[in-house]
Amino acid sequence: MARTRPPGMNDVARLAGVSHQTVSRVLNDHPSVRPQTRDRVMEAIAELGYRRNLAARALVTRRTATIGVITSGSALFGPQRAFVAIEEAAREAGYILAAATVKRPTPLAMNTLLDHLLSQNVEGIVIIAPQREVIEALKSFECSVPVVVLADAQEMPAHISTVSLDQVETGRLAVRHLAELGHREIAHISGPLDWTDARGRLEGWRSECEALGLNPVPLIQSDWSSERGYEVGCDLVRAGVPTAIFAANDMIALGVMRALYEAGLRVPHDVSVIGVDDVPGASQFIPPLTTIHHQFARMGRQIIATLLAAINGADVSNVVLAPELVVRRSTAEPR
Amino acid sequence: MARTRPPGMNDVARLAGVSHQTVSRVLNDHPSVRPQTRDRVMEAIAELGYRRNLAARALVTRRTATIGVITSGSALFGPQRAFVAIEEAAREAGYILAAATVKRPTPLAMNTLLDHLLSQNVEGIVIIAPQREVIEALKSFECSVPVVVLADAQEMPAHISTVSLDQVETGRLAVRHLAELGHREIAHISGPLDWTDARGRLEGWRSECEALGLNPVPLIQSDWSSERGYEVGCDLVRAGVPTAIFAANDMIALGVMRALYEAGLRVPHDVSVIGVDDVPGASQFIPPLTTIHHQFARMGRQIIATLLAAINGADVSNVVLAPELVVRRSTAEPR
DNA sequence: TGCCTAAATGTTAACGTTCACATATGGTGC
DNA sequence: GCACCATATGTGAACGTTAACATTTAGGCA
Repeated sequence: MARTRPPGMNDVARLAGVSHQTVSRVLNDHPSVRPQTRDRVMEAIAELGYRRNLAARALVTRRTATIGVITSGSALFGPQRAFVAIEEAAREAGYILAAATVKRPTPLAMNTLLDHLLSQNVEGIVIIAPQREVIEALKSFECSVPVVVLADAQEMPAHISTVSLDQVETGRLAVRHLAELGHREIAHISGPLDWTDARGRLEGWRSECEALGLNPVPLIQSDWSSERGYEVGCDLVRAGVPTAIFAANDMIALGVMRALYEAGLRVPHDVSVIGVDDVPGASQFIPPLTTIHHQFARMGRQIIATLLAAINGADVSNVVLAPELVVRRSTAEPR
Repeated sequence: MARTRPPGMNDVARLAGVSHQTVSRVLNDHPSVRPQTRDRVMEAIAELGYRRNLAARALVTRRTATIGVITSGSALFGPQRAFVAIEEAAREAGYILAAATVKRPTPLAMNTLLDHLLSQNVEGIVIIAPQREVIEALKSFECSVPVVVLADAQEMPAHISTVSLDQVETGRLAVRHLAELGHREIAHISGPLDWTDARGRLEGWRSECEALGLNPVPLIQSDWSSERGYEVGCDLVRAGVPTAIFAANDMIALGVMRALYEAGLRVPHDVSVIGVDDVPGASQFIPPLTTIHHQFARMGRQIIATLLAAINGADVSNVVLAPELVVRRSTAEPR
């Protein structure tokens, strides 16, 4: 299987009867090429099935039009949605993505990955860093290209740009919505607290409850899964349910609602439930779930915009996107 | 901001007092380098913060350790899960992914994208092609590197390798499960029929119903969304519900179940419902959804394995992965 | 005509690796 | 001491592109 060498500019040039540089000019839309010459070159390109070698190009231009993305590779809704949004935005800006996932985000693994991306001459790096561990790993890393991290600015060293969804405000929004309906006891089922998102939502819940003078309710910890949500819900049923529950994401809310349903409690008649994420299907839960929607598409565009700005020499920036309340039928006035 | 040239092998070599080739040998773990020399080189590398330039390396070796992936970029569960699985498998095999999404998979867009990936010297290409249109576009494309398509082998030209989840068997499995419970009238709510997955499931439903001699039931078409599932469910309630419903995915099933619930019909007491995908949360639907699980992780590994084999000269192959029934509580014997 | 300018094209040298080959270096056996 | 070999290192030429500069060509105007 002797793989034959693919045609290069020189082959095209020879066939078209011009110099390789003229071919280069045609490819780069240089103005001063005679239409007739251009046609001849294009013809030769088509005939040979020529394709520009981007490695060679990158070597001399130092531009790759590639952005590296590191995610923690979880199949969870948030990180995944973020990735899709970033991909889309990058493509629109003419960039290709080099994707890399890290299972366990140890500092060593992160460094290896960053190293690999840098070797690829990526022009910038996006890091989706929902866990504390990732952030820790980043602190020690010195990087020659701009980095934008999807994480709370407060968690990151000052010299790194961030774009974040306002998790604290998310918590506040949930509490405010429930409080406005008249609830005075709002329980919170948090996500795993090594996730900054979970901490932010928790923080928002706590501070807004305090600000509104609501009755304090002990925190309940969970992971992000609907299964665990169900277990927590069952515990809650046994221990006595508050009038309102703020679940850290829609999956937890889903599990909790099933636990309530099985216990004969009706949502929102007996208990109000609010989630976060607005996952596909949330509108068809029983009952349709009131939740807090995050603007992932806008976030993706913002991340890429920030990164491109940084590539062009802009300063560090920290952008925070506001969450949006989506009222459906799982929240109502307390009985 | 005069971006200074990053250090190259020559810089390292000079600092370590050796030739650039020795540096290369150290980097490539060549056996015949004196430990002492190696140390000196490593030291110089660390001091300069040197990183190998993969573009230059790719230029001469013609190897990039990169695999191109094209997805239709939908945020739907299947394609997305497939991507994550592929990424993971590729990483394990030491490959990086170059990701590209296509919104509207026209032949032109597909060709542009493939072109771009080939220019990047990817060593192979994976295409997640759930829609017919994508497949059409592929038929006309001549490609210099191996391609593996995630699609039914029957839909693809014979010279292209495929890995697929057995959608027909998925439909059969659903029908068989319901028939074994005693159902004689099994309705199917299909996905959009320009998706091959939807057609496969439909085909499995139809053929198995026929094989088992069940009463024919008219097909109901839907898209993949839970919202549309709900609408279809409402229609069904109005027109009269069968004893069992096979929804083409879990989202449709979710919407249908809500429609049934609101109409006072109980699942599975009055109607059995089965879905496909086993999405996160399906175990906590009301009631927990019986569904058909697809082995995405295994599929990802299989795709990469097939691709690597093809890169090493293996023949075209078509692998089909079997679906698995997950029985929960939304299916039962008919009343 | 002859000169000047702009447009069109060509020539040469990078870019940072690896490959193929050439050259030291040090030890072994006679 | 010398030929011989393996091990260790160095040299020069690719790879396919773009950048910088050089050259040719054509057209306008005095």
